Amino acid sequence: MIDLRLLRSAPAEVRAALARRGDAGALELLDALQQLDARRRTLTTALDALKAERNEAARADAQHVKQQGSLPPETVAARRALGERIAAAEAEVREVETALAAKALYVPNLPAADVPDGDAAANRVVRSWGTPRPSGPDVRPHWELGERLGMLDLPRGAKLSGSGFPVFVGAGARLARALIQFMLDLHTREHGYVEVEPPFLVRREIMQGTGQLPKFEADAYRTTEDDMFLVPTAEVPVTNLYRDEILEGARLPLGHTAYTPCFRREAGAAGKDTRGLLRVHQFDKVELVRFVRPADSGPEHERLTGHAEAVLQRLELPYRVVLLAAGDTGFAAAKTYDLEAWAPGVGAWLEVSSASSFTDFQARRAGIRYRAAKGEKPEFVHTLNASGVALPRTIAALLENRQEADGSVSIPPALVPYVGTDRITAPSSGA
RNA sequence: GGAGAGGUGGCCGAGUGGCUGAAGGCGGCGGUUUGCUAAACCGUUAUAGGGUCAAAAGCCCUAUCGGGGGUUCGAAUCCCCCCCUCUCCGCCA
Repeated sequence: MIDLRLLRSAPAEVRAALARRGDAGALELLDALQQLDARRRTLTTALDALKAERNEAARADAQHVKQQGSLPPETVAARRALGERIAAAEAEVREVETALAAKALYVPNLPAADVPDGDAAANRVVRSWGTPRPSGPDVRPHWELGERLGMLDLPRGAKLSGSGFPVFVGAGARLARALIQFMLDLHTREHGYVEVEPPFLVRREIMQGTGQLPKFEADAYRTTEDDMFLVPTAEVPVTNLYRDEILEGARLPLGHTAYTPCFRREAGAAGKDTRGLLRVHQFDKVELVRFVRPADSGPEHERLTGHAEAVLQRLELPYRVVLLAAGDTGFAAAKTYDLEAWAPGVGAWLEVSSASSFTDFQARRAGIRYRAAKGEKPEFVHTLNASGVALPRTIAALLENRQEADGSVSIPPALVPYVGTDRITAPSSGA
């Protein structure tokens, strides 16, 4: 959520930063916000003066009642008139505040200074790891490999729930479970994260806290009876864990990792890059979330990105790190690195992780603060998160990178203890 | 799902509709005393919005007793709706 005080004190800077997103609507919102904010302050000052008058009168009246037993009718009439003025002023203030709050929720975060200008074409590869395996006619896409090895059953998933709901079978299900376990172990044992298993359905205000709502409601699955949302990512429940709390400074930086299934309607994305496991409505993901002091969020973002990269390195998957341009950075983020694993079967870099710094944007919406030391004023924390990492595309990349001429797929050494085998071969008889 | 009880500051806990941001205690912080510790005593102890100010500090106003609405000259206290916790019943992995 935008800091209205910042908008008040440095409107030109805010405007310039938002302009870098190339979102004309956001700039119009700022105009409206500035007007509403000014109006709110004028009205509030007047209302507070009326209330002060009422409080003072109430004190005097109480004395009078104590001594005389009752108030003269003309005093009651005067007080009632004052009450009516207050009620009218309150209604006006409420109206302005409601409008202000509603609009403020639609203003995206300001891009960080070191984020490149432009749209997705201006995204910048900042580093690469590993040697990408060349594509070729013999290098098959993962949906073919998965089906042949009896790991993946897309038609039956479609039968159950529609396209985009894959069914993992046999070694496929085993591989998914192994990856989850492997990632959680890596992050808890080596990167210092505390594991969390959060609810998979959350309230509306929780989705608002991290920025999915109100703007992107169409992307979420919602239960009508209870107005709950299926989490699109563990970021949502985990970031909101400390909603409306004041954390002790000594606890920062604080890191949580969580496995959850993720549910995304992917409205409007039909038909594009959706084959196999490339874009699905339900998928597994291990997420990393960090709560840090504002001054540390730059280096913490680099660290966090490194934690996600470690997963790909252990899995021996060639990848590259892409710094997103301002126009391609998500609504709530100030700066984002995408981690893209190479998938030679489809001949593309697949986004398997997105590591973002949200500055105080989410903390402001969700009311997550910290106190640097006793007696200090509470301040908003900075929140960060990264996928660590998302499963389906990682599985796709693993299958495509590690396929061999005989049709089998080898398991990277780090994963062997979890999968229980170093090689997946076609089952002798199909289902 | 049904019936009942309850939600007050960091914690415990009081609060006949009026001068209650809120008694008292605990904890925390500062101080006096003390060789050190303990004890005792004194003081202090929230968050947010707004105003004043170049700014900060300070000062002033307003709001906050789970959340929202209402009644009233005046609400922590009365009424309505919602949320949460606990107990019993029902159902259930």
